[in-house]
Order: sequence, then C-alpha cells, then structure tokens
Amino acid sequence: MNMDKHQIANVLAEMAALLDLKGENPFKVRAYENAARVLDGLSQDLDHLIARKQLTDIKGIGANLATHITELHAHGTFDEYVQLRRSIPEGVVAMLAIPGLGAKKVGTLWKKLKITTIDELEKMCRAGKIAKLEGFGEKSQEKILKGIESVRRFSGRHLVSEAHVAAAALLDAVKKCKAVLRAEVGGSVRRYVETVGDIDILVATKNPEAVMDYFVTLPDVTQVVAKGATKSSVVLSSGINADLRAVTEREFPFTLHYFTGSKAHNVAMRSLAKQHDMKLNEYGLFKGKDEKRIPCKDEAAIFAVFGLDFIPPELREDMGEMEAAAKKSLPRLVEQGDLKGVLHAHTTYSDGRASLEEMAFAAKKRGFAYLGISDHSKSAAYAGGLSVEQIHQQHREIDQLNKKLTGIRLLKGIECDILADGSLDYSDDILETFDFVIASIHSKFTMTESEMTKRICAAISNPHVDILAHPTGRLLLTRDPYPVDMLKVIQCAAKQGVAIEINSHPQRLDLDWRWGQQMMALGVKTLISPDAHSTDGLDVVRFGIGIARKGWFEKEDVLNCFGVDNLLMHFQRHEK
DNA sequence: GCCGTTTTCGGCCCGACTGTTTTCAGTCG
Repeated sequence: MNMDKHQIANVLAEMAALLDLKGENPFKVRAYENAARVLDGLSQDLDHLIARKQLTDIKGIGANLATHITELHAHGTFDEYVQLRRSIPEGVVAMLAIPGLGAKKVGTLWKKLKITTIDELEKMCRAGKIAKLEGFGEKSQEKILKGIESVRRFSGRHLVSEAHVAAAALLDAVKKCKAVLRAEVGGSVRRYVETVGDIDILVATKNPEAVMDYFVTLPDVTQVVAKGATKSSVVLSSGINADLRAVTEREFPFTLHYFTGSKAHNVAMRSLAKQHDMKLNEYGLFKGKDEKRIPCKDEAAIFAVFGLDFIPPELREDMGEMEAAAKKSLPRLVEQGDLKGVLHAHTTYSDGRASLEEMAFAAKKRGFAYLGISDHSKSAAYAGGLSVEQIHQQHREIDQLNKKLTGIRLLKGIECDILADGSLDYSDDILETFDFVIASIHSKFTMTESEMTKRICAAISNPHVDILAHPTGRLLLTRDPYPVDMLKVIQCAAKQGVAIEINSHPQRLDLDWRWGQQMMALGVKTLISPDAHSTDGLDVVRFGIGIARKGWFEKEDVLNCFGVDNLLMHFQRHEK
C-alpha cells in the first residue's frame, strides 16, 4: 500500500509514542516527533524526493528515518514499527491522551497492573487500585478519572473559532483584575491553528498571587486543575482548558513569545540564542557566563537581537519563518481590512436563510463593495439546487437589485457540483452566463486518491471554472478530508489559472494553510470566502483571514482583495 | 533518532507545578 506524507507522519508520530512507552532515549523520541511534523508541513512532492533519494536533504531527516519513510511510502509499514506495535496494545497508546498521564506512568499502569484499555483503567480507579500503586496516590487516581471524562467528552480539541471567542471573553475578564498591568492571549489560539487544545493567557503584574486568586474564581471556571504562584490551570464551562501565567512587566515580552510557541519555533529560537552565546527562556534573554540580562520592550525587540524581522504569531511554526525573517523577506500578511468584497454566499434560492436583498444589505453593512452570490447547482437536491429556470430568474433579480442598490454590487455566481466523473452540473452555455463559477464536491467522497485527484483536476480544467471550493471536504473534529493529492490539484490549478478557496466556515477552514507557500510559489491565487448561509454567516471571513495569514498569503494573492473591476477582468481573462 | 564554521561524538530548550516523597520524578507546555 502506498502512503502519502500525512499517513507517514501519523505512523512516525505513533512511533514516537511507542518508543516513549518503551522508555527509549527521549531524543530519539523527539527525532520521530520532529520528522512527523516536518512531513506534515512538507510542501515538496514526496514521490519526487524519494525517487531522487533526497529525503536526507530535509532538516530533521537522517539516513534512518529516510529508510523508514521510503519503506512506509512503498509498503505502508516497516519492521521496527510492526514489532513495536505488536509489543504494545493499542489501548495503552490511547491512555497517553489522558491529561496527567505520560509515557512513564502509562508504562507503570500497563506493566504493574496489566491495564491495556481506558475502560480497564477507569474500573481500577473506581476500585481504588491505582492509589495503592507506587508513585501514584489518591489524588492521581482522582485526576485520572477526571482526565478520562474529559477525553471522552471533548476529545481534548476545540475549533479555533470557539476558542477565539472564549479566549477573548476570558482576556476581558482577566483585564478587569486591578493587579493586571498587561494581558494577552498566547498559544495556538494566537497562532491561529485550526484546532486548539487549550487557551493560554499571559499577564504582567506586580502581584501574581492576587491575579491567581482572581483567575481561579472567575464565574466561567468549573474546575481548578492547578494553582501555583505564577501558573494556574482551569477548565471553563465550555469544556476548554485555560492556563494563566503571571510574570513581571520586564519578563512579559519573553513570556508572551514563549507561550505563543510553537514548540518547534521556540526550539529554533533557543538554538539560535545558544549560537549567540545567549540563553532564552520565558523570563528573558541572557548573555554569556554571567547571564547578563538583555532587556527587550516587546517581541519585535527579541527578534531584533538576532537580526530577525518581527515574525507574526501565525507564522511561528518553524516552516521557514526564521530564514525569511533573517533575509528580511517575510510576507506582508493579508488583513481583514484588505477585503474589498466576498464571494460564495447562499440565499433562499437554495439552502440559504436570507434573501438576495437581505444578503446584499448585510454585505454592504459590513463594508464590502461586492457580494458574489453562489447558490447550489441542480444535482445538490438536498440543498435545493437551482434549475436552469431558477438561474435565469435569479439573474433577473440580481440585475434589478443592482439598478436599485447603491454602495454594493451583486455578482452572479454558482457553486457548481463536481460530479463523480469530474464533469460539472450545467452545460457550457449555462456556465457562460455567470460572472464566476465555483466548483466543489458534495457527494461521493469514497474514492481512491488517484480517482479523486483526477476528478477534481478534470473539473477545474473546464475553462468556465474560476474557483475550487473547500478542496479537501474536511469537517474539523468530525470528518476527515477525502483522499486527494493536493500538490497535483495545486499544479493543475496553476496551469488552468484557477483559484483555490480558503473556506472560512469554522468547521472547514479548508484549504489547509500548510499548502499556502506551495500555492504562491506556483502562482495560484486564493479566495477568502464565507460560504455564508445567512447574513451572520458573512462574519466568519475573519477566521478565513486567520488561516490565510497562517498560510503566508498577502493581499495580492487573494482575489477578494481586488476591486470589482479587476476581479471581473481576472475572471474574464482566465476564460480565454 | 539527528546534527556539525568549536564537534563525526556528545550534545540535543528550559522551567513550573503536582504528588508522592523527604529530595525528586513525571508531566506539560
């Protein structure tokens, strides 16, 4: 079986966990974790690298991992992996997901009490057997039970959209504490990762004790996991975990940087500091043997010490941002204010809840100069897809509204289903009548990767198609993406001059931002679209902006940062 | 496991909090 890089990354990450459980050298464990992360974010063609034996050119992949990756790519497995898996039950690996349990403790539970599933662990806790185990106690037992509950209830991850709302509310609440001088949200929320495990709040204060007392007694806190002098950890009513760190004002920029991460970015920064004979931690930057403190008033000053431009939080994934910052070639990331309009909105003509006119007003109210309507096409029967007659009717209504309305222009579009064979839902003479055509998949997800890739490439090769929407079909925390060779799709989009959407729906956030740099290298544009099914649905573009920034996109790469004339010209030129 | 303009061997980021211990290992970020 042939594995793609994400499947291989999953195996390597599992290897890391298995090795950890075996008590292997922690640096070996880290090497596997690191390789998994690198592969997940790899923009080059893996087949190509393997064929040319260039895997070891990638930082973090040496001779051994290159062999394993090559083996996985060709056969879907390798000897050491098979043996390790055979020696450790699946349920034991699953126990690692329980907060408070790491490899060492899980190893003890497994070896001493022969526990191999989370269910068994729960029974043993309830029977009071865990508390008697050496190194454990009553509190550990309690904590494990709570941990099991949280794993089951929330599987530990949350959509960044939900986390953002919760984090903003929490930050507001924290700022109301008189002892708080400065406060910011850090962590994966600040980096805009599509799903997050918890919320990190960083605070500057002269009185950390007062801040901690205040924090753990906020009304939204349902459980206090830990409370210390500078760090506390709680569970909010939404089920999201939140951590708070309190430091001095002098330390704050370093704390904010450190707790924004990512882990990989921090490791890179600390290594860089070390090369400069400095030490970087969450409290400061220190030079030489006598650890002379180097003051920095903000994050930009920290980067500047190493000759780096300020790296926006979204880019801090150790995916080339350090090199770009050193070369002064970081992108000027797109901002919400750059959006001139939006495309991809539904109305009552198909499955939207608002009329054309209501959507037009809502878009205008949000400061957009144009709104591209794209209801579902006819085969999307479940969503009230439009018949040819309904299309004509909608176009007449749009023409009338455009005469009547000021300050907003409606564009005629369609979200056209890509059928199983890669053909589109309407004939060419119908497709020609739209200002723009979005193509997307809503059915027949179970195809092989090569079939699906062929299907999508066929669809976007139709000269009427301007945009490919939600290219992987994923629903975060709910449905995996369908199998598709994104690199081939991007190459095909480049050839056809087709843009690939960043769908801003909180559950989609699809395109995956990890493809951004590759898209821009090939000159493929994107579209930050709301996929709105109501007037409020227009507001989600702010999540799409976050993902676009994370993907290194600049406003020049984003179609709806174009003025309406340029946009229409772009679509027309592309059809010729 | 990986890596190298000090090194092909000996490093590999660093600190807080907890619980179970009487000085520290494990976990987490």
